[in-house]
Amino acid sequence: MSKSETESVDFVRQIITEDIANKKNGGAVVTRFPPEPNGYLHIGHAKSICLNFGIANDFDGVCHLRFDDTNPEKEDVEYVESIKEDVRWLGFDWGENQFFASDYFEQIYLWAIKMIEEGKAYVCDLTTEEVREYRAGWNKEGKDSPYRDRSVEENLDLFQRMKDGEFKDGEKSLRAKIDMSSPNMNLRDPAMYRIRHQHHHRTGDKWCIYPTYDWTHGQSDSLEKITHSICTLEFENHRPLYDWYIEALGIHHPQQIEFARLNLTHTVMSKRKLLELVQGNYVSGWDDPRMPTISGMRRRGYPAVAIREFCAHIGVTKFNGMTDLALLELYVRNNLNKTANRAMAILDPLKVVIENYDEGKSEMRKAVNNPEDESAGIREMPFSRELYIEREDFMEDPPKKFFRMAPGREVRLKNGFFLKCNDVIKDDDGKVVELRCTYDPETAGGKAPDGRKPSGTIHWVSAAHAIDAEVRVYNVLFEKEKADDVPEGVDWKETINPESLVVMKNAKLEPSLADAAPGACYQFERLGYFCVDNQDSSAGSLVFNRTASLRDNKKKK
RNA sequence: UGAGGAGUCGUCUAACGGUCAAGACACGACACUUUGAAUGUCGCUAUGUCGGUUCGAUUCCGGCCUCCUCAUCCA
Repeated sequence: MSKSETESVDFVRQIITEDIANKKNGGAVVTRFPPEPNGYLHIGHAKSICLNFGIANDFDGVCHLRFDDTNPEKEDVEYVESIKEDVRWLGFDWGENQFFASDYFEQIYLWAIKMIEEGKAYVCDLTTEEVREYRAGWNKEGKDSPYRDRSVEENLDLFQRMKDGEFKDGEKSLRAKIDMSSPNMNLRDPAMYRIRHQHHHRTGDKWCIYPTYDWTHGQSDSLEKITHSICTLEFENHRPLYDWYIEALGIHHPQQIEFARLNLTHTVMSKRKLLELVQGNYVSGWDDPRMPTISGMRRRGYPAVAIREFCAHIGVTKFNGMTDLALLELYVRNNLNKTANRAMAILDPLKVVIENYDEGKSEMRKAVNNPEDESAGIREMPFSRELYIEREDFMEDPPKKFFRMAPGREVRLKNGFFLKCNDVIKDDDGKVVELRCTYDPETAGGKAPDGRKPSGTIHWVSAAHAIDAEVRVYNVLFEKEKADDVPEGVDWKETINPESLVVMKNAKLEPSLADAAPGACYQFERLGYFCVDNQDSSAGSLVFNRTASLRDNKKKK
């Protein structure tokens, strides 16, 4: 990957540039992407991944992948595997630098003992509720725990017994002795260890005490010789604690830098909410193409490079904003426009019979695979007496700016001939079921010898040669830009767009699509970009997902 | 009510004391077009607010306003 091509650089890179100039850390740059394996990665993580790995790349440093697995309750290997797959798919390589916070449990435990010995930590018997009370409110000073002044010997003994499993969950905790009257709540004797008789996905049953995030993260950074520990804004208030632990231990001191997390319109981004969508079956899973997850976007057909470009262009600041989904779609379309081969597909078929075309006859028409890429070559597609066109492309009583088919009108069949509609056949309910048309064999090149212009150009598929497919048309998950901005008492999930998924079961595709491979992307002409679903599609029964619609400049009537 | 952050076009960013505050997206208009796509041209109401420092402030300082985060033995 090349260096950043924009002239202006974000504030994080500015800080790092200065640090290098000042020979801080000997000029080295080591970053890390530290997900907790308790869910699937989403586009917000992609921003962090691109930032951390991107910085390592820009400054000839390295970026570690570290699993922040300090809370066995919610964590699982399933998530570890999905995270690795997603980071790799996004195009980043951590090489040998894969770590787990749980790799450091022993060292962190030893450091805890050191803290006790130096009188900087104590075992506390207060319950969660009591701790909350002792901490008091924002404008009040907290009260010292009655256990705060236990002797080093007693603390050492108690901590050992905590580790040995003598106590029940929540019965005791190890706390840092800092300042119960600090205006920063994080400094009011924060917990370092809690008792959890829980099986850990990596350390098994070795431990029944687990270090907290605050007591683990900075130390892990330090052990890995991280130079810049980049995290999101909500950890700003934790930085004093991060620094306090590192200073208390007297170890390598990485610099924590906070940036604003990504918010996208028309979707939700919190792990809790995404989990709710999955568990409540509002979506088919973490990789549902409507999900803002990396796996969902991959399944939807978003190219990894488009996501990277998006992340590179949204910038990195401390301003908490809301980025328009349209910007992500822009990069998706731009990439696909250049790379996706064109194909003809009819989502909602309407039969057309060409009365002056011989029954049983057929011919092959040439079609350009990608007008943006000559090397993509051309293909042939069959043309015959009976075709399917898009039901939307016909109107019995069209408004002025309708550039498509209507009674008495002539349109151009893309890569085919001019076609004129003479008759409309309806069923008993008055629904149009068939169009009787004639074609002009003189217009084979798409142009009429007499120079007349058709009212528009539409796509089509030969009925006899078409292959069937299911096409899943995806729309925004939430119609509102601020997805979870719901009125009092309304469940945010109630505002899910009922048309976020529209399944077209009778789609008709041109025959060349028969052997489309899972994941392959096409532009269905005039409709949008579609990819073969990577889960439910098979050779016999194809399933396509709509990745994105084409930009639509149709006048809103 | 405490602490820590943040406020620039509709949106996301740029300008780091010095020309008309720039770009992208979105939106709109026109041109072109065998995709109402793509492409091209044009347009598009912004520095939260009040003071101060300065020859000069988006930029530095102070007050105010608004928004975000924090009182988990979550991360």
